[in-house]
Amino acid sequence: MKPIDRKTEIINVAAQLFKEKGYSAVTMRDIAQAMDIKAASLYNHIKSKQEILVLIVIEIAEEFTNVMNEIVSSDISAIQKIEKVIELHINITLRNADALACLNNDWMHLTADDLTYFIKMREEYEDNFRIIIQKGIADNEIQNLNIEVIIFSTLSTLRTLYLWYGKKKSPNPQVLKSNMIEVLLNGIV
Amino acid sequence: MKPIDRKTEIINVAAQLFKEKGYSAVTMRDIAQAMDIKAASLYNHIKSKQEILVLIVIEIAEEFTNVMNEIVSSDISAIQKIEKVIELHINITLRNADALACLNNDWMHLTADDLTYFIKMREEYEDNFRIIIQKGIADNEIQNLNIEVIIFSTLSTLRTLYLWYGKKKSPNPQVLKSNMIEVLLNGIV
DNA sequence: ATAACAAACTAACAACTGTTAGTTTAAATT
DNA sequence: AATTTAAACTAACAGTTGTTAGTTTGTTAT
Repeated sequence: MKPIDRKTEIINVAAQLFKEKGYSAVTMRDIAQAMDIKAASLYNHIKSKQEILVLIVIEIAEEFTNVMNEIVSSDISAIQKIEKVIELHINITLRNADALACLNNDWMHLTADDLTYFIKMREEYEDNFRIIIQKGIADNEIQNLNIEVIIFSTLSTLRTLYLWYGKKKSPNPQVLKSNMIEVLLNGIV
Repeated sequence: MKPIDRKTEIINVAAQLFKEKGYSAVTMRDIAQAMDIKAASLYNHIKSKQEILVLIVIEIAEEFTNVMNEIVSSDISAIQKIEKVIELHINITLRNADALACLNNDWMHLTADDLTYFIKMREEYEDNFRIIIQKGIADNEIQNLNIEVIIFSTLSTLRTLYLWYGKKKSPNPQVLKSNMIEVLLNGIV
């Protein structure tokens, strides 16, 4: 028995709606209706619509940042680091696809400090990934191709996993991980 | 000298704004302001906000559908077909990144028939891609991995190219094409 | 010169938006 | 039994939304 408190419930419901229609298209009345209460009642638990978005996006972003920092500074090969990154994305996708969709599609609706903070984290994340790839190329573990193409093609796949996982044809987590590592590292040929 | 008519101008401006903030967050007044006119004046050229979205999304979707149909029924190897698909995505991205962003993020705001039509085209597109991969696997051109993982990882990269192209570090089109083909087909290792 | 047209304008609308204030209800704590 | 608290409610607000109606302006075709 875990009595998730009301605030968490709101965040989960909101994340699901944001995933379907996007932050701007979802009204406080939509969120309330999905919980069978009135819009005004939401304000007993949260400060504003903005706050909901912040709570959804920033938490996930920080988790990515933290785990990536651990990976990049760990004492393993570049390939192994990339495998860890792939697993990181898959794990978060499996646990919280809605929030991930929100992070990907609605981050631009953050305001002021939150937006700045988010962008900083995202750049840091990409820089860390770049460092991993560069080291991998230097050590002859990774092909010497345009580094931005490598970063982009890998991250774009990992970042949009949420769009796709949960559909009927998607494989179980273990198959997903192993196949994804194989495809991203060794290609499809 | 090409005198693009006013309607086309509206569509282009709208697509750019939709890319930045999403369909729902962009108001008719935003679009008008970006053109230095009043919102009501837009209605001399377009029927509704919805129509703008439809014109942006459906045209691009039809182009993808048509070229994909040509590719899938052409008499070349699976690998060559995939290369053609990669080129298709890169070409459209280079020509009209804004509309592509709109197609990716705002298709769910299409209504009724347009939505149905769009979803049908998208499914058809993925089915065609699946056919190419399956034939490739049968002919031993492509690794026998989970087919959905292959489709997803390839398409997700191609579909989100618009997010990334145009940034400072991105390579020129020719390098992009060759490197993208290399990464998607043979991986990064 | 006159008529026709394209494309802008002002003014207004009804519906919807996020949010606030004040109130009620029922459960938990004293 | 009395009090506090959590969480819902009703009613309303000021601002924003897409859109319409009717009008004005400048250019093009007759």
